[in-house]
Amino acid sequence: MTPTENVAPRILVIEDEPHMLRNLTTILRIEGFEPIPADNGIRGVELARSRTPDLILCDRMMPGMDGFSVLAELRITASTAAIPFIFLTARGERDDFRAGMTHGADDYLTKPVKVDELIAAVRTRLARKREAAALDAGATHRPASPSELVRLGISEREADVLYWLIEGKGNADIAAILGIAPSTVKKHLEHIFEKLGVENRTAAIMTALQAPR
Amino acid sequence: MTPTENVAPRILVIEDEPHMLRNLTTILRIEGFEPIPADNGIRGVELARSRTPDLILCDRMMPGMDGFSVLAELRITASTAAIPFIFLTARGERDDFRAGMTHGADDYLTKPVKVDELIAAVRTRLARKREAAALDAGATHRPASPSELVRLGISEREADVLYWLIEGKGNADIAAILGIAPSTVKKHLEHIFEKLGVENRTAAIMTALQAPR
DNA sequence: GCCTGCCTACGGCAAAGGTCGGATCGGGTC
DNA sequence: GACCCGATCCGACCTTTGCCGTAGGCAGGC
Repeated sequence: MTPTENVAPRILVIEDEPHMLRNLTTILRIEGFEPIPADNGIRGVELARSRTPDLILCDRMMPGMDGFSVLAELRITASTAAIPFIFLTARGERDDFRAGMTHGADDYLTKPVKVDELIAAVRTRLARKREAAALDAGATHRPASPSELVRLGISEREADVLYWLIEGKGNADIAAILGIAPSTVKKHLEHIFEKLGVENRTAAIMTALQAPR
Repeated sequence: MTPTENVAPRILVIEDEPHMLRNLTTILRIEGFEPIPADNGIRGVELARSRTPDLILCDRMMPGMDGFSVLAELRITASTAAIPFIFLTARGERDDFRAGMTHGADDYLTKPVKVDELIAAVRTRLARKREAAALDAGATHRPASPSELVRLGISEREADVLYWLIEGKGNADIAAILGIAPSTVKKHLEHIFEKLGVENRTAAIMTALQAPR
């Protein structure tokens, strides 16, 4: 239904050992995923923020920034906090495993990892995430700022108006807030309605809330 | 902020061995959780549906319905699909662990389980879940049917009106859809506004969408 | 029985919403 | 420069909404 259903899930792979990193990316690509390689923790965090992958595979022991730090770092940023995170490590002791899970990882794979184990783990976590998203079939999102609304194909000023409209303000209130005449607000709304293809303010609100983020 | 923040998280414990079940519930209660005991899989699924716990601890090997079946059963129902699910089992082999995780469990504890391990695992999964919910600070929900809106404290007919209001209809449209006079629609809206404590239709929409489900 | 809450309906009026015409400004193109 | 186009702004006008009062029918609780 959505245009995104056929795109390959993007998997960020954070692994300092070059050979291992190549292997992982190759396997993932063959299995139909789009791997994003990162050869250290810092780079991994950067890529997680800039590319917002669908899942993260991360080595636990790395020079510089280790796996725990990467995980902790990603959890504090809203945009990356919900991404499934799988540890990949040579340490297979029970205590290591528990430490990984307790830090908030979603799975813990021990090297040497079998290909089908890896793929199954990735598929399961992706499915679990999608499942949670699918539960929100009627999910909508209240924008945190006007700029978030520009993606609807409206100008910045129009986004300002739409933002306050969603906050439940009347035209007079919006005019006062933005420091313009009420008639101007109406004109902006006129354009907004046209661009969104709706007839009135209530319909405009719903299309704005339901638009893909 | 919410009134629910101080209530003890409800933990459903599914375990066939009576001694073990008592131990677990005792530990959980001491740690400030509200345990819900179930001594077999079938009963566990029932309780999961009727009590909607915040987390589920489930033994893997049980007579009758085993842990995998319980998990699979819970995943198909929308209301229980997102509940964190932790396996608790005597089988600590690597393959068993992987099987559990691949089936979609969120963690896998092996007996004998240390108390602090158990508590840490439970706390982590609860935190992870809450985190995901908190991310949706701006999350709203578009109702699938008018009856979904009755929880706002409005009558059924008022819910009908509010439903179509959210669909972006004008008063005249709503009157036509419901087969009543436009003036009646206005009267219903009047009551709705009062009950929701809002001033206009746009604000009514937002409070309806943002109300806790 | 009586009272209360809900659903229905009408008319009127002020306020807000929505549509139109018209205007300026800046950036880009020919 | 002349031109077009989009964004922004404003005022005038008609339509819709919101808010009052009023009121009959109907179900359920005291």
